[in-house]
This record gives sequence, structure tokens and C-alpha cells, in this order.
Amino acid sequence: MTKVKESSTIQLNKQTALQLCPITYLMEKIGGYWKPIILFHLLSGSKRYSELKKAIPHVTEKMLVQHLKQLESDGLVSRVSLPVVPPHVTYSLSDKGMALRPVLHAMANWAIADGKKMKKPLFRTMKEFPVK
Amino acid sequence: MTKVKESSTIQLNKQTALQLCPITYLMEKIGGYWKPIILFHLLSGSKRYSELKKAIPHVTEKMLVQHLKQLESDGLVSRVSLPVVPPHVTYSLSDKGMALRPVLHAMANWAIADGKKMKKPLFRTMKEFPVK
DNA sequence: TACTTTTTGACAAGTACTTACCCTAAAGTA
DNA sequence: TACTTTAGGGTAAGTACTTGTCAAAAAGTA
Repeated sequence: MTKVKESSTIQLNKQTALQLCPITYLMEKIGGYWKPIILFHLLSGSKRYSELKKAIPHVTEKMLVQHLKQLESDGLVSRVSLPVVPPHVTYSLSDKGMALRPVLHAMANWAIADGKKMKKPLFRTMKEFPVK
Repeated sequence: MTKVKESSTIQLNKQTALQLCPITYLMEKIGGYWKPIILFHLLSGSKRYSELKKAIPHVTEKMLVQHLKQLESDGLVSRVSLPVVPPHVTYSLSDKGMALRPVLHAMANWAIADGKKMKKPLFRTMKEFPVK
């Protein structure tokens, strides 16, 4: 990940904000565009790197790897690498990551409900997105 | 908001991704660092611009205004401006925004649970964050 | 031998996000 | 008169995010 200037104003203020706003705390962990999407796809079970790439077609490999690394170092995702050639790496949600299930479900439900209002509904039911 | 190059690869791919992944759909609406934080603060009732600024001390005015505008144009937030001097503007959640309550609650609950594991818990209970 | 497969790493370049600083309007107050 | 208040707008500059392209490693297959 790109290094962040530690001394900037926000960085300092964030210290206190983290202790005041739970959402701010969560955004530090899974904020950004890709992380929730990645976590959601892992909700249905562990996936190989290439499976994730297929499941999230519009993410670049760069982003996928980068965010998986961050998620791993934040303890939300477990990485298992088999020492074979070609490489075989699987990612899955850790217990801590699994604790995000209600959040991801709430997100998906909102999207499904909101998407249904359109002429051509985007999604039908939550069943389309099986959970392990 | 800064204009987005419509012809980029992701933009095109997003079209299809939106119809496949509900989380992607939601991230298009409230993705990013600040929006969930703003929405969370509006959960406890409508707020004046200056109240929001106080409640979220580390956001710059630029960001606050920009995201409020986007949230308004996405129909999640209502803006009421009284034609007085000095200006008096209040923001509140629309019905559509209110529908995000379960999402925001799930987020807050996760943060509270996760924060409790630390030596010095970040938050105590959800009661600290009253909801209208 | 040449090509394929899988999971990345390195680097350069472009795009988006965020900040910092200065400015306004018009009434009320000192 | 001078200063304060509120809700932003404008511009420039810095920082972070994202992409695109090139490359490796080592076994298996044509």
C-alpha cells in the first residue's frame, strides 16, 4: 500500500475521531470501493485468487491483490498458500471477517430492495448470493 | 464533483457489474470514506450544516459540502434552506436514506463489538449514538 | 523446445480525492 | 465603523487511488 503521511491534519484528528464515531472506525477497516465487494464474494465460501478475479471482473489485479493484503493484515481475511507450481492460493473470511456478515447482508438487502424499484430490477432475491 | 471519464474500461464494466453484485450497486451510492459517516450522524435527526461540521471535526468543508450534494442528488438526503441571513440550512435523511438504517446500525454494532476487544474499549453501547 | 498456467511484483502514468487558503452576502452587535 | 456569523464557492496544490504494461517461477503439455 502507498505510505500515508502520518503527520497530516486528518491523521491526527482521526485519532480522536476513531474514539468517537464507530462508523469512522469501521471505514478505516473496510472503507473504500473494493473491500466490501471482496468481502461479499468471500461470504459464500473461500475462493482462489483467480476465482475472485472472475467474480469481480472489473477490478484490476493490482487492486485485488492490494486490498486482499490489507484485509489480511487487518485480520479480516485468511490467506492459505500451497507451495506448488503454478501457485495455489485461497482466501477466506476469518472469524473477525465473518462478524461482518450482518453488515454485508444489510448492504445487500438494501441494494436488492432499492434495485427492485426500477423498471428492470437489478436483482431478485438474496438467494442469488448464497452464503456458506 | 469531478467529471469521470465515461469511456474507461471500468466504467463500461461497471454497467454490467451493477446488475450482478448488490454490494457494487450500494458502493456506487454510499461508497467512499465520508458518506457513511455523514449518514450516520444524520440518523439521530436533522442537522444544520454547522452542526455536522462540529460532529465530524476532521472533514474539510469542501468534502462535507461535496458529499452532501451527492447524497442529495442520489435522493438519500434532503436539504432545506431558509432564505435568511446568515444562511440557515438543514440536512436530514430522506425515506430512501432512512432505509439505510439497518446498514448503518450493522456497521456501528460491528465497530462497537470490535472496539470492545481492545484494552481500552473505543465505545460502550449503541445508546451513545441516539437514533431519532 | 515452446507455450500455458497461477499468483503476484515493479514501475510509470493517469485520474480522482482531499486539503489549504482566500472570498462573499447581509443582518446583528459592539 | 468594524467585527461576527453561516453556508458555502473558487482555485491551486498535494496526496492517494487505479490502470496498463512488463516480468518471474517452475511444472506440465503439445
